[in-house]
Amino acid sequence: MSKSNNVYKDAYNRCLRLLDETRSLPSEPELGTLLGVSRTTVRTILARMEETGLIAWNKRAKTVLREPRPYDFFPEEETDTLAEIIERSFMRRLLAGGAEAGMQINELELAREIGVGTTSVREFLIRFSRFGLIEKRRNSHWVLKGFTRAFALELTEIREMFELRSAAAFAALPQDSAVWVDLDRLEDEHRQLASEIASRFNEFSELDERFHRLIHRASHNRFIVDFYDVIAMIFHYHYQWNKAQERERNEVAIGEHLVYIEALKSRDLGKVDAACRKHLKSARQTLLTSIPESRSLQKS
Amino acid sequence: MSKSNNVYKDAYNRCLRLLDETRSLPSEPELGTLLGVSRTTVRTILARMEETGLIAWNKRAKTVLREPRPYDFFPEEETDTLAEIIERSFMRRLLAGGAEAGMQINELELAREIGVGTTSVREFLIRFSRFGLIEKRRNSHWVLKGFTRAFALELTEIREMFELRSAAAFAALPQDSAVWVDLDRLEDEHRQLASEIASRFNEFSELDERFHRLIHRASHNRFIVDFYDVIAMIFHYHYQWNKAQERERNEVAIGEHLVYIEALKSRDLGKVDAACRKHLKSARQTLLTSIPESRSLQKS
DNA sequence: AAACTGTTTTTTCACGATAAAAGACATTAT
DNA sequence: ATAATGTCTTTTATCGTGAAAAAACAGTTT
Repeated sequence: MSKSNNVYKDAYNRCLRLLDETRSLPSEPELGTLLGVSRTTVRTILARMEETGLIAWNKRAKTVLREPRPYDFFPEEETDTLAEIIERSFMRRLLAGGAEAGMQINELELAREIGVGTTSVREFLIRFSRFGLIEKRRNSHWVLKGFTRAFALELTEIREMFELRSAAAFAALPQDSAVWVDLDRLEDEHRQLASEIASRFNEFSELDERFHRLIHRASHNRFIVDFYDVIAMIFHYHYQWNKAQERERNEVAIGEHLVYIEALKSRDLGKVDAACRKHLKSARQTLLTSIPESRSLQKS
Repeated sequence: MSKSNNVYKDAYNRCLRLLDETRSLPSEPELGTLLGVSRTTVRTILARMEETGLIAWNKRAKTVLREPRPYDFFPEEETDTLAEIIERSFMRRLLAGGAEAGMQINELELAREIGVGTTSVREFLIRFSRFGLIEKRRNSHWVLKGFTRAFALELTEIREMFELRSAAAFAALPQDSAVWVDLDRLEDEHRQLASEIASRFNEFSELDERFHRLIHRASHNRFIVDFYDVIAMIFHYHYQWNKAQERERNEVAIGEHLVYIEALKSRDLGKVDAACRKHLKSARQTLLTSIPESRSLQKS
């Protein structure tokens, strides 16, 4: 089967949304940068749009003929990358029943179960290993280390170390730095979300990530910035499996973020340190309470 | 060609060294754990040893018939894993001429040049990416970020953060912890090496790694422990390309280590902090001076 | 019965092959 | 002359395949 054309399908869907807004499409290279794909893919998209009567395409002229209908779109699930598919399957197994610490991970079995080649699974596991949840035995299987309390504590220890340092660096940034504008915008978004918390509380997770990444970037240290990938990944799945008091938790977190933002804007290192510590402490608490003392799940 | 039998060859060579010491070999499972390979490999080894007249093998009886000669050994280069081969080639290119920051890395070209399959190169690059020296463009090539001053500074910043914390944790360990014995042994090795520094200065690098890893382990944090892989890797190659004043540098470092060890044994946190800071500062200095202001090397 | 040896099955590792996607080059239009 | 389109080449992503190595199972020996 070799390679799926999800890049094309995903770009096609995004391109359909563009059709709503204009009478005619821009040049091929421009479309390419807009969609983040190569011209080759752009031309494949245009070819199909012409075929399905969405546009008339003649050299530079790409006039929109009709509005895209729901059935024009490729199904969502066909736009995922293999890596995403594997990650989801793997995390589902991990969280939804099959994750005794010390358990062996079998590449072949995983590959068969997900319906992909072993190479992709291997590559996924190698990439995934930096999250500290699995470990390779040379010439042999992977071992699951488990989503344990110890893991959460080790993770948050580093997080706190890194974020305190980043926050201090952030507060020390010159007034004309672009980050202050970004921070103001984020503050607005926080207030907006706070005011509509009842209906939009599930949007917090994404805002949370943007906020913390902005702060970490101030460290100007690739290892700190990259480490946020680990945190983001854990919290992403954490949010998915632990919906208890989601609204309340997020409401509290928004409040903490706003205090944190005020502290940063004040550029008072003492205040920054206190606000950061307070927020991270409650974030850690949330994570910890969601991990049962002995998270033992039967093998699937 | 599929898979090379380097595991077998390497284990065979190590097994040959065992032959010198005994009249007869232990059981197959025992040999397996001793050599760190499966029984399947052990039996392949034994079969060949019987064939070449090194041993007589009948069920449990494995009597040594003669001493191994140099020609009995497999050539060193045949015992390396593919990953090691790729890493060496890659690092050689990086350090010995071909590492402009921003340069593209071509999987296919690398694979052809090294004479291996693309899969192995891909997997290597994925593993290598956590060192922060390369970065992947989605659906496209890797980009070299370069062995720059900025890299060294970011690396040492984290190192210092982590090691100060680990050292403090180390000093706080109970007196009956096994680490104190390990530390005493390392101290002896340091004194030994110091006294024979003129002839053995090049053995320091390995001792250095063992010492720092022992300290980092006291953190009981997998992210800290794992991060030492990045440091070890960088310093490993750093030692290879920068031989200037190697002896002097190592002599100084040994002295600093001994002070550091004394501080740890005193369990005086202030002393530990000072000794650790001092040593890390000079380590950073050494690394920095070895990186030219603009390390630009022509493509090979 | 515990530990070993002999045999068979399964898994990992690495390759070449192929379609998707990117990129390079040549040509044409503004 | 610049920037587009049309065409061709190269590279990446993924699979199936087969040998090396591990692991499981069965039969022996002490």
